[in-house]
Amino acid sequence: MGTTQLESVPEPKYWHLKTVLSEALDHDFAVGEILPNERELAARFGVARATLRQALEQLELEGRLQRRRGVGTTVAPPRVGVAVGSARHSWPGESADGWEAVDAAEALPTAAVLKLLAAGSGSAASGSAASGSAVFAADQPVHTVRRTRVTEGQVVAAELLYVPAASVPGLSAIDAPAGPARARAVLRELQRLALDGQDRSVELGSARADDAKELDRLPGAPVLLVTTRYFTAGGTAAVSVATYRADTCRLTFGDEGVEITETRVAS
Amino acid sequence: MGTTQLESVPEPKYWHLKTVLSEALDHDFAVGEILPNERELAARFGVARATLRQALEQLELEGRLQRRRGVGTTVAPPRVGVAVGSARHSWPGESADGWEAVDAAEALPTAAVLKLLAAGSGSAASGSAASGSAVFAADQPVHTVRRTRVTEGQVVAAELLYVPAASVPGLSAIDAPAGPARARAVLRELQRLALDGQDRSVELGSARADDAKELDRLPGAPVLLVTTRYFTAGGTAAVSVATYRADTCRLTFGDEGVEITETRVAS
DNA sequence: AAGTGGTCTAGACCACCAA
DNA sequence: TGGTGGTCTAGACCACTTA
Repeated sequence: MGTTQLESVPEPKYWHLKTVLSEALDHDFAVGEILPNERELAARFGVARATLRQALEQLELEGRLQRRRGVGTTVAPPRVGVAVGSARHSWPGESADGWEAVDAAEALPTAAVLKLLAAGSGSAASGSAASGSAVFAADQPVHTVRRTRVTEGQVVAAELLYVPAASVPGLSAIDAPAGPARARAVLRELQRLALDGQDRSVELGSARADDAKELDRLPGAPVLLVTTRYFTAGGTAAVSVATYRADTCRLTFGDEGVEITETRVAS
Repeated sequence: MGTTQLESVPEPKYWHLKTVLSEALDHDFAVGEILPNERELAARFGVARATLRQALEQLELEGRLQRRRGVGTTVAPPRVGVAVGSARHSWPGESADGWEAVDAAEALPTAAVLKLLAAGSGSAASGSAASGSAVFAADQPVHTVRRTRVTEGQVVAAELLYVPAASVPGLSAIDAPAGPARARAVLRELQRLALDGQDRSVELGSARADDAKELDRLPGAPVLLVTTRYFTAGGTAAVSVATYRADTCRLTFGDEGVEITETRVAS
């Protein structure tokens, strides 16, 4: 290396490392190829392992690498595009779009879920008696449905759907035992209602322990949280929080059928 | 604390630490309040500073904390919801939605940008001669427009818009000097075209050095990359890549006027 | 059992900000 | 100038996978 220039604004080592590795990935490695292990890479670049790991972490965050404990670090395939906004206004489970019902249960809502349910729909007349007041109280049970989404043979998302018992009259009659069948039964009841509108938001989060397990990631792994609220004339009928693997997924919001095919390229 | 139970599956210290801190933030701190510095917190919890930092990093990723070098760590306000999908099918700059034109320039497209431009629209007849072939070549210049988006007094996003010279005939006639005026002129020319459709995707990334500077973050900070392609009858007329601060933003895709107001709650 | 990535430590120095 | 977070080191041990 020598001294090309004494950088006036010294770039952090891990940042420079990341750049070097990134270019090496473009030119000298194929998808799926295994990289040398961390100790050797660190030695090769003359840095401490922690510093090398800082660079690898960034590359993993960007979806360039995949690291698995006990196995090694491999070059990741390009992110898969998963359609999130294409089907306009439909209840969960209405179309066969890769989601699989896993289980259903009943529980009291957490404060966070209550908040989501309480906020009114913009299409409903605001200020009316329907919004706000204790339609969904903390002591009213909420049905929860777990689903997972599989794309190209890989679990890319885990979802938790919250349906207040008050939203759907027929819900209390469901007597299926816990399991996929019960989950599907809850969805069927929900689909009886007339859907008035929906509402989505995307933000960065870290995987809770249970979601991490479904996604085959470590707890705390970066995820994209997609929160959807389903509105009926009566207000917010259901809320779902879908946890997408941020390392492997690109969420697409194309209008019917349009799809971005690939992003990453060499050089 | 004592020994509640010798956990059979020992939770990592930083994970437990994160949980403890998270609850403390809910109960004992107000938004904007300054936390004790890292060395003191580490000592207080009896861990090394690096471990404490691992917990803080996660909390910052989740938008709970804000850390500034030379200043300290403060409790972050709830994420702001920024509308990304509400205005359906409109050119950039058509509505006053918080975006400010900053600058415009001309350059040769990178391979990644070319790839985005080359992929055809799904609404256009596929297989026609228009798609594919060298309409956008690597040696054809591309106009770039820089914009920033300000919400509640804070820069939340930096955007780079790519417009191939071939897309917009009137573009070469623009003679405004570099600066906001030139950027607005390019947008005006673009808006003359008939917009046929658009296409969005969201993924996790890390801030490039220039974007980081606009967003007042360090290079490598986690960001949400929103890629939009604008289609005309002729194919992809423009592509924009918007870089949103992942720590402070929640992207909303509500249908006209609907808006999630708040997410985080205490307890 | 050997090898991998994940966690953790106890230091050190540096870049940045405010008083 | 003092205090903050950001970077970096050279070790150690642990959890997990594969053979």
